[in-house]
Amino acid sequence: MGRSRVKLTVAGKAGQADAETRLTDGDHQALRLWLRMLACTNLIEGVVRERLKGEFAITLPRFDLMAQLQRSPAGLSMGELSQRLMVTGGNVTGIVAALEAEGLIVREPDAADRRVNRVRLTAAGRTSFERMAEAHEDWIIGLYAGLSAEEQVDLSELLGRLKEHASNAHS
Amino acid sequence: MGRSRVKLTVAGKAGQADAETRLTDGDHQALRLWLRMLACTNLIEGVVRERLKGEFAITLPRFDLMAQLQRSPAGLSMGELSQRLMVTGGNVTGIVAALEAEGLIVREPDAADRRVNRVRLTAAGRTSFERMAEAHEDWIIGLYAGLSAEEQVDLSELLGRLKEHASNAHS
DNA sequence: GTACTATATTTTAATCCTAAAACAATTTTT
DNA sequence: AAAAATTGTTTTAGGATTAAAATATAGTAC
Repeated sequence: MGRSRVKLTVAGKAGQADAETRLTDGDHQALRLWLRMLACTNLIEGVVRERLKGEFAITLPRFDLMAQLQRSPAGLSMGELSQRLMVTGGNVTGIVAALEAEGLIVREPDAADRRVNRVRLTAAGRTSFERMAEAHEDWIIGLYAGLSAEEQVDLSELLGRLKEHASNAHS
Repeated sequence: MGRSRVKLTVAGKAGQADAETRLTDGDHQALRLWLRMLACTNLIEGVVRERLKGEFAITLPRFDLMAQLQRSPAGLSMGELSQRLMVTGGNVTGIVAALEAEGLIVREPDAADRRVNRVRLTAAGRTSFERMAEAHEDWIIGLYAGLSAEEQVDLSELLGRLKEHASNAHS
């Protein structure tokens, strides 16, 4: 019964077993599948984090925040960022402060509503993000290249149904 | 190019779009697939965290650590825990301290090697973990119940190939 | 047996994250 | 217009995480 669920730190550390490797015979199929799915996701996410850090000296949360700003050139309020990134406002405050300190974004008070802080990419931030986003997409394409286009469609459909059911089962 | 990758906080917050919802037409198939996979994993993990907290007042990392101890009744050293959970030693130190303060585990110096701290579940910890593990398995089974047994096998095989390729592509 | 090296653990500084409280400004109610 | 409710943001307290430095013990070389 007590199956563990385990998180990959930095993906692919040599010789380390991942969550899935550590299973017992009696485990239910769904539990095994869940651990495999978790191992996959953590592997890929770990690679992305590692490369973002190694090649661009940026963290994934900061990259994600910049991605939201890039597609909203007019800027976003703190609250809009919080919604789109699906994190709390306090979290956004911290990440925005860090990116602002690096000169990649600016935060300026909204003229119409003085409660609002409006955030947008600087020119430097936009340039920097474009390079990173291109590399990021290439990494993902490479990591998924083990599956054919058809297999990727199949996987996507299975995940779509899983997501559908799980989010209903949730509420 | 600049697609964001976004993290679900607590899964299923009403009316919030997940990572996948926020895509543009030009996005490459692999990137879409990756965001869908991430959304799925974060959804399920969020549900598990939420229920562990709500029903058992425990966090996922603490649950995972207890799971490792349960399958090693003789106890594990801090280093062994670090390897099996695939987290750093410093991280283990913190989680062990918290669980020890709750009386769920004990930490005692190893007789043979005084550098080593050996950790094991207390009787209370074992009892508590068994109840949680059973509920946890039921949750996972329920969350995956939207897929038939055959579909679960298909999904598992696709993920297996993905993992294989991605971990090779990594190194 | 002293000095070097290796191993196990903890500590420290930084980032990320949440929930809840505090604060500030706007909008609505009366 | 004053009071109340709502909204946007920051602050606070707590937890998880890493990398790197510090500690402590063990083992090895000489």
